[in-house]
Amino acid sequence: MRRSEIRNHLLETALRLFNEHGYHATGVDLIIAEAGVAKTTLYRHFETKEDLILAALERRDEEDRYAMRAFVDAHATDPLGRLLATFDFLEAAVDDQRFRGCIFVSAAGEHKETVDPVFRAAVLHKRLTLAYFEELAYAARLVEPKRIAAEIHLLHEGAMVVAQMSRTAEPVRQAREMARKLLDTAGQSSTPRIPAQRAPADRI
Amino acid sequence: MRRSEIRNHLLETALRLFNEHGYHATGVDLIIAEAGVAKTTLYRHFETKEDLILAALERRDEEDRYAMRAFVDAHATDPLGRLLATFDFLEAAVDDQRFRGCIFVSAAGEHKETVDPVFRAAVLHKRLTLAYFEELAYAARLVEPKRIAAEIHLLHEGAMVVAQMSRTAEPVRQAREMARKLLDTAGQSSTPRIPAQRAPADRI
DNA sequence: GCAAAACGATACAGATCGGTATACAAACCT
DNA sequence: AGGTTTGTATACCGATCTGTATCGTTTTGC
Repeated sequence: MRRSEIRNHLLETALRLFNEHGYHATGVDLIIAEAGVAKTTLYRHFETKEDLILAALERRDEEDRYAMRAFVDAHATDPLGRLLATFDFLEAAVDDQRFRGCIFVSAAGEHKETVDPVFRAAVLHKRLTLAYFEELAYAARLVEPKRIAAEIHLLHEGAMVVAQMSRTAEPVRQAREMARKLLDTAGQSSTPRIPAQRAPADRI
Repeated sequence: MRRSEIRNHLLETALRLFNEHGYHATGVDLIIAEAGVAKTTLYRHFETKEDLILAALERRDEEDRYAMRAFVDAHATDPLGRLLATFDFLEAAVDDQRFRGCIFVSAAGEHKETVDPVFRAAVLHKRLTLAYFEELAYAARLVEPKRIAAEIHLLHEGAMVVAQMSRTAEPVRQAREMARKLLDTAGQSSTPRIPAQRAPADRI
């Protein structure tokens, strides 16, 4: 295994174990055993366990938001449909048998001090996710994009927590339906209408 | 301190520390130090730390649901207003400076196995809370009480998680507004109309 | 091809974990 | 009043925690 591969492998192993057992309950001895790596090696790549946690969360944050973007782009073209497609992405994640709740919410739950770097990393992920929803809401020309995005975000979080307990994807489908109704009654700025422009735009 | 007082004191101390630092991060040595009690005493009241956690969650579950009922009864008379008042109760809880997220969600986040007694205790609390929402939805004669109750529940969970990260009560107010709109468009069975009966009922 | 860096294996440090043992004082019940 | 229970205090158990030190081997970069 090359050096860069080891780092990747350690991050992936740690993320899997953090997701399975939580952060405090996952010792570095377990991580190195599962990764098949010496303890010295782990501590050459990461100064402390907290650094490993932070790097793992950062990695997961990027992966997760990139994957959501890719999924949404592949499953919907119009901005409103894209906002709804985020729930389909979430449903797929929840349907995965490895789903055990949002690792960022769990991280914040185990590191509750607002100055704790782990807590801050979790908050950052949520802020960036919210920013993506705002981006979609702006693109949909909603009259209150920030408010709608915050509502979508709240529905995502609620669906994830309820799904964490029920271990079914039903809450996600319900949240999607709530979002659909919400978007139905949300006002759209009428300047250049999307449907009126779609035909020529599709040809470009 | 009498025997029953010690048990209460231990449960309250443990709940405070679990809320502040989480479950794994709170050792029994810290609990007994903060409670001002010998270790032998703790283990005479609770067989294991897990038993203490379970007893603490059970205690908090009952307190919490009782307090919500009392608050709701005191702040609203009509069933629809009661469903909304649950958010006012939540807002007060979140506004408390000690709020660090839902302790049941954190408990489930640290004990992820569905067979883990702690996980099951967390799930039970959520199920009982949902049952209360259903009770209110039935009383409001909504045409789909279970669906509405589940939606209210999802909004509660979402608001709590977002508030856990933002450390403000704004998400709760937003969730309340979402619930208000949701109830506005929700159908009510028209048999004995509440407004038609309210005047005489108020005099009794 | 050779020095430097990174690796694995192991042993260990010092602290903390949940839980027990022991001995003795205080409070309770009949 | 006296025996049982429940409390405090303290020392201890073995296991586990994060992190380091040592040392020989393998890989890497120039």
